[in-house]
Amino acid sequence: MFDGMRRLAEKTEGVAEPGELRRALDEAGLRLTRQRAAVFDYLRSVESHPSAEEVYAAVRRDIPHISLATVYKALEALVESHLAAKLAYADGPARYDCRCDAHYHIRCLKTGQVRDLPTAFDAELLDKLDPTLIDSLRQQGFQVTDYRLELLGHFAD
Amino acid sequence: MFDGMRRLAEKTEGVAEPGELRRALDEAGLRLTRQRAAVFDYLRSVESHPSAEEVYAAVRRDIPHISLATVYKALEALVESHLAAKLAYADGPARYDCRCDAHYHIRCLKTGQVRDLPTAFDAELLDKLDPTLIDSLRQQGFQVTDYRLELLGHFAD
DNA sequence: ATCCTTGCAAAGCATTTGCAGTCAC
DNA sequence: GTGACTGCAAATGCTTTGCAAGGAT
Repeated sequence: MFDGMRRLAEKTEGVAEPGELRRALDEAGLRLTRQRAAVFDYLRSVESHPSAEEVYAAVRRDIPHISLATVYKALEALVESHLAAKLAYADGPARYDCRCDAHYHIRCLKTGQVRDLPTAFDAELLDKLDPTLIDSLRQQGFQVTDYRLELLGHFAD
Repeated sequence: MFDGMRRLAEKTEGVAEPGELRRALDEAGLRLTRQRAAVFDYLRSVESHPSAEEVYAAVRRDIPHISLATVYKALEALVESHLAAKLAYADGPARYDCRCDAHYHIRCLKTGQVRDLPTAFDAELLDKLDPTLIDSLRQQGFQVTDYRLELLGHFAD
């Protein structure tokens, strides 16, 4: 185990509070705008991990003249403020996840759909794989700070 | 545990043999060409996980007039033949990995570099996380067939 | 008042496609 | 000989950028 990962595991909050948005943007030296708030609110409200296009389509209901470029910039601002994460896959557009605590994903190989797993993040999982792993990597000059686990499969027909 | 993953775990060969290329392409209904062989040979020879551009640059030393489009098509043929895997990340181009057995990766957050982990693939790891996980997902209509684990961190300065 | 952000259009990068000529089987 | 593959150039999809007008502090 190691401190960075323990800190990740101890975070209790998943989706950030609304007031959190202002604080987080501030901390990153960014301004709170109507567009960013709308993008954040939408991302916070959905279970799925939408693409920029999907966010654009949804946010347009509130701000009809918002541009796709602004949505991209807003998503980037959220990532920079550590309120969201960008998930990339081999095919199709990137997807955005606004849960900022450590957690796992399942991904459907047929549809590309990504969902969160309710399973609690296990900071000891790498030790269960091999108790000497983290130390031996450190000795080889690689400092492990985090890990990602993703389950692949498909939804039943 | 489940059959698909057990099969993955039992595969002993990592990097495929040269003769393997013909068989694998054949099985996928694809032809063996000089271009595909060169791409495969290069991918097999390197520890890193190169992008299509990098493969192109390298293979051009053997086949100076090969086109980038052909490299993309060759890489796709290898993926289709299960001789390589395509790895995508939030930034930059996709990377290709020709180890076809299940294994783990480490990724440097500073440089984007990706390497294989020597640690053996553990088909029971998900059970160690939560013994009821795979069953409970199945009951919810999601069939797990595989998982990906990636260690994040950075190389010491 | 200052500097950041928006929205538009244009550019950029990674990747794919259409097609005529060539090669593998 | 037949159908698949190559190489070229053009197209596509996703994302970023430049810039003038508008908005946040």
